[in-house]
Amino acid sequence: MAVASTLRHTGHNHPRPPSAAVVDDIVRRLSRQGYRDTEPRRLVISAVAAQRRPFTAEELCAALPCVGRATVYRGLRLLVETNQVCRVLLEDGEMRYQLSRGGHHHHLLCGACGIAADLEDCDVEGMLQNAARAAGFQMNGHWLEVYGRCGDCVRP
Amino acid sequence: MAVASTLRHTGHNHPRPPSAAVVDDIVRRLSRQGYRDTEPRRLVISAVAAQRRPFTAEELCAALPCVGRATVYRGLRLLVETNQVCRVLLEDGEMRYQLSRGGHHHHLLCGACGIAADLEDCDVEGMLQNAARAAGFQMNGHWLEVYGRCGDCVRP
DNA sequence: GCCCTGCTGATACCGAATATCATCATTGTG
DNA sequence: CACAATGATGATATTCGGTATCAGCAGGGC
Repeated sequence: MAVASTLRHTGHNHPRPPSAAVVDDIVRRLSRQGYRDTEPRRLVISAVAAQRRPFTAEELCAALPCVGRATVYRGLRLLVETNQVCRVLLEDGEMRYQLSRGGHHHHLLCGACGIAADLEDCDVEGMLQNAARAAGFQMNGHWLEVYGRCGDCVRP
Repeated sequence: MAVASTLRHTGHNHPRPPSAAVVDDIVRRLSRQGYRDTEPRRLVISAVAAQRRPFTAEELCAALPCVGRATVYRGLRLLVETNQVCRVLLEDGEMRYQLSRGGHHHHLLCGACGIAADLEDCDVEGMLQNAARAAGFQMNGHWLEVYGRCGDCVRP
């Protein structure tokens, strides 16, 4: 009945790997796919990695005044397409982005502080497969966001 | 193992109540909340009710050339706010709308024909509650869309 | 070091959506 | 039923997020 006081078990928020390593990692993965390692692109990735909660493309632009708008948008799009950044849908329909740690997962979105924690070990997949099949529907994927309050905001 | 050939059991798509009755119903509900019964608004509602799959605001405008753009947008927004139209999130992030039949439900979205069937009897709720609680998160709501192929498109 | 080609970024452009505001229509009231 | 208050309308202007263009630049394979 007791509720854990932090979201640590999601392994996403509080302790985070050094940003430089994350950037190198992403750049390496992009290189492997034929994308060049450029200064502005590294800046975009670095800014993405520095965000502590889901962000918009505009916020990225604001954080990168010395990188062209188009480049920021292109960089972000590339990261989404290569699954290194995931889209986060807010309750009001706004679309935001967040560095992905890979693998299929969902988000626990706190409406108070705006943080997004990963929900990794949740098997909605099977349940949905069954429900869809019962409706004569062949399921290929799903989109799920969970809204509420994180532990820190529920008990301040 | 056999798959039902239609989505009839969702009770949403093929047989639909007479549009006029639906419009009256919605207008009545709006009146109860203090919103006026006007000609353009009825036209918007009627056009919404006539759509056979999730639509965009622009599509509504196109279907209503004799109603001002602003009025169409305002009307649609009002319907969303009063929960008479629900938002439908496509896999690519595009937002569409669809007449809601009330009550909490999710959508089975066919990527081939674009139709959205309602998935009503699916208890992800409880599962998510538990998963969220385990992460120290107080869940207040969720957003779920299921993507795939409807029966008609799987077996043409 | 050279050259091919992908990348950049200033700018123009586009489309979706909202703000404005004078005018109109609905509805409650007398 | 007429009136007045006020919510609704719609043409227009405007904002805003995002993309297309394209000449010049730079990464990296050779």
